Amino acid sequence: MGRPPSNDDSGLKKGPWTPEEDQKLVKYIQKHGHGSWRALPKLAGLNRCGKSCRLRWTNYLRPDIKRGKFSQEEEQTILNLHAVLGNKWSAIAGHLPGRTDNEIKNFWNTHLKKKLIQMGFDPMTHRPRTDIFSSLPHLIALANLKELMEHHSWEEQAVRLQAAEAAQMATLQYLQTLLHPPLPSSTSNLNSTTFSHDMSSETSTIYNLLSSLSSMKDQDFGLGTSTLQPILHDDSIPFLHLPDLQSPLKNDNNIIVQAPPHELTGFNQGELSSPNNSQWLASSSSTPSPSVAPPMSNLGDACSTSSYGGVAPFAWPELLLEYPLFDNEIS
DNA sequence: AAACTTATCAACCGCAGGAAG
DNA sequence: GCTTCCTGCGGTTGATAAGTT
Repeated sequence: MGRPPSNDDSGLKKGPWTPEEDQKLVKYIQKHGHGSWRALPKLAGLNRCGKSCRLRWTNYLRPDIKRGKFSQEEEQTILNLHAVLGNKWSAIAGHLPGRTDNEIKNFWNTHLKKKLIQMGFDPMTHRPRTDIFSSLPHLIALANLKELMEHHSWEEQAVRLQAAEAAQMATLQYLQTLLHPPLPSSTSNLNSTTFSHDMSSETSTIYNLLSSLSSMKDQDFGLGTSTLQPILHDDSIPFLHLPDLQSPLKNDNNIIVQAPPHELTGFNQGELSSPNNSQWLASSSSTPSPSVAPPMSNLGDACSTSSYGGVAPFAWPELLLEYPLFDNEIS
C-alpha cells in the first residue's frame, strides 16, 4: 500500500518505507531519541526528510502503538469525542491510548462517518439529517419490495409494510428527540473532564439504538410476521414480535398507527414471543411499566453494550404517529 | 477466471502556530 | 515587531486488498 517510491527534487526518498529504513529509524530513536526531526535523517543515515521520519515513527513504528480492529468501546469513544471536538484527531487520539490520529481519522472516514450517514445523521453536527430521514420509509419499502411481490398480495402487504415503516419511523423519531445535546458554543473551553460529564450516556444509548434500527432494513421487517429481527450479539435475547398492525387508521393524507413503543409496553410477559418460545427476559409486570424492556430488548445492540450492562430501564412515551402518505398511496 | 468496484490505510501535502534569532 | 525555521495537524491521495458481478 501507499505511494510508489519516488525521489523529489531534493533527492530525498518518498513512498513506502523498507524494513531496512524502519530498522535504522527505530535503532536511532531508541538510542538517541528523536531530538530534532529535521536533523534526524542525516544522523540516522536515512535518505528521507524529517517530516517523513516523524510520520513513520508516530504512526507506525512507535512501540506503544495498538494494532488491530477498533473495539466497540473505542468506537463509542471516538463518536462521543467527535461530537464535542469535531475533526480534532490528535485530541481524540489523546483519549485512546495506542491509537494514532491518522488511524482514527481513517477509521472515521471509512466506517463511522458512513454509519452516521446511514442512520440519517449529519456526521459533522451529529444531528439528524431531515432530508435523508424523510425518505427512509421509501428506501426500506424498496428494499423489501422483492419479497413482498413474491409472497403476498400487494394490497395485503402494502398495509403491513406501511405500518411497519411507520413503526420504525416512530421509534427513530422518538430516539432523535432524545438526541439533542446542546452544541458547545466553543470547543476551546472543553477538556476531558468536562467532556466526561457533559456527554451523558444518553447519546451513547441513542447511537446504539439507532445503530440497531439501521440494521433492520436488511432484515425481515414488517412483512408477513411483523417480526423485528435486529442483530443480536447476545443469543439469549429472543426475537421480538411486534403487535400486529393490520388495521391502521387512515385519513386523506396520512396513515395513523400506534407506534411499537406504546404497543409493546402494553404487553405482558408471555405475550411477547420468540421464534423458539424461549422465555421473555423483561419484567414480569402484568401492566405496562416503564421498566418493561421490550424496546431495548428489541434492539440487541443496545442491550449488549457493555456501557449499559444489559437491559436498561427505559420508558417509551405514549406515541401516536401520523405518517404522511405519498401521493400514489392516497386512496 | 476476469473485469470491475469498493474499502482500506500508509504516506504525502500544505497550512497554522509557536519558538528562536 | 518581523522573519525564518520547525513541528504538528488535518485533508487528501493513490496503491493494493477484498469483494462483487
